[in-house]
Amino acid sequence: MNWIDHKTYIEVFPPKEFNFQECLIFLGRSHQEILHKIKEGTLYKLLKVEDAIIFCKISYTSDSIRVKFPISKPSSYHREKVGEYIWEWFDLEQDLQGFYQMAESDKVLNLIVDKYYGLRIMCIPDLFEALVWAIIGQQINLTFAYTLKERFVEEFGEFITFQGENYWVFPSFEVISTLNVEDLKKLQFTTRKAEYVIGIAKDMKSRILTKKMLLEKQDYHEVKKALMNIRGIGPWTADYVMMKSLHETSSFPIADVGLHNALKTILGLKEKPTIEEIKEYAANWEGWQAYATFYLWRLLYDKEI
DNA sequence: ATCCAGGAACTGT
DNA sequence: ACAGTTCATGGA
Repeated sequence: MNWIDHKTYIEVFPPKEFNFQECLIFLGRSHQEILHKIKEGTLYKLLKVEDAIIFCKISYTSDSIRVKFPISKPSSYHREKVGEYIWEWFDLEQDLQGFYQMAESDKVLNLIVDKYYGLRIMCIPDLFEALVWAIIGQQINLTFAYTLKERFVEEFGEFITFQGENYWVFPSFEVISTLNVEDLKKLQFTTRKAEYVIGIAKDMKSRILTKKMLLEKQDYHEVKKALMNIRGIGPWTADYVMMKSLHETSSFPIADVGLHNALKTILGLKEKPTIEEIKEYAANWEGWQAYATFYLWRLLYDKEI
């Protein structure tokens, strides 16, 4: 992490290939998002670091991301943790030169990489949040997925109020592990999804599943296998979580409907491409499938904004 | 009303 | 290993 601690605020320095505004467009894709707010180019988010609740005001100035703390000043230890969160959230560890080099000569990606230059995968550093969000999103439209997430967070998460508005942190697996299926069905989770979410919360509480243990595995297939071993996690969810929480640039949620629609749009196809056709388009994406997917997703938000 | 949504588990072969 | 079925409900 490249950062400076100024005590009253922190400054995080992204690599050269970075465009804060592009990232904000992705973060602002849904008005139903409950885990952050964007106002006049500034991002507001509530973080929980161990037992400390930290409210952050995040903005970009010339060449750095500045994080201020409008409510209370965190300790030195907590400021560093906030910096690490920002570093992960914006996926700042990646060197994108390889991706852009590959994309330049790629039939599909060359159509969009210049347009979205500096966009990074907006990650979900909290593994539990990434897993739950993926499971919520399985087989339902995004609008309803956000509605379910909103109910879930407002029912089981913590919040603070700042200038008349509430800011939430995602519920912890400790809390969710104590629930029963009915508690989630009330929020209109299906029985299956309720079982999956609670099961994962229990696995994480008992440390059968940790982010650390997944990150320690070196091989992509080994991580994917470990994830798919968990009930509720199939190929799509495994790749989605590897992309959004584990910074695995080779992950490729190839069955993703959003990806299919994006390809259909950008290539002017009559029908959504088949998996086999996508594999052909992706022949040169090796090592960067996650970024290719994310850039194609970004295409879908141009219309709405 | 009809189709499908950022799938996965389960069942039968 | 693979195909078909079930789950289950809101949004466009």
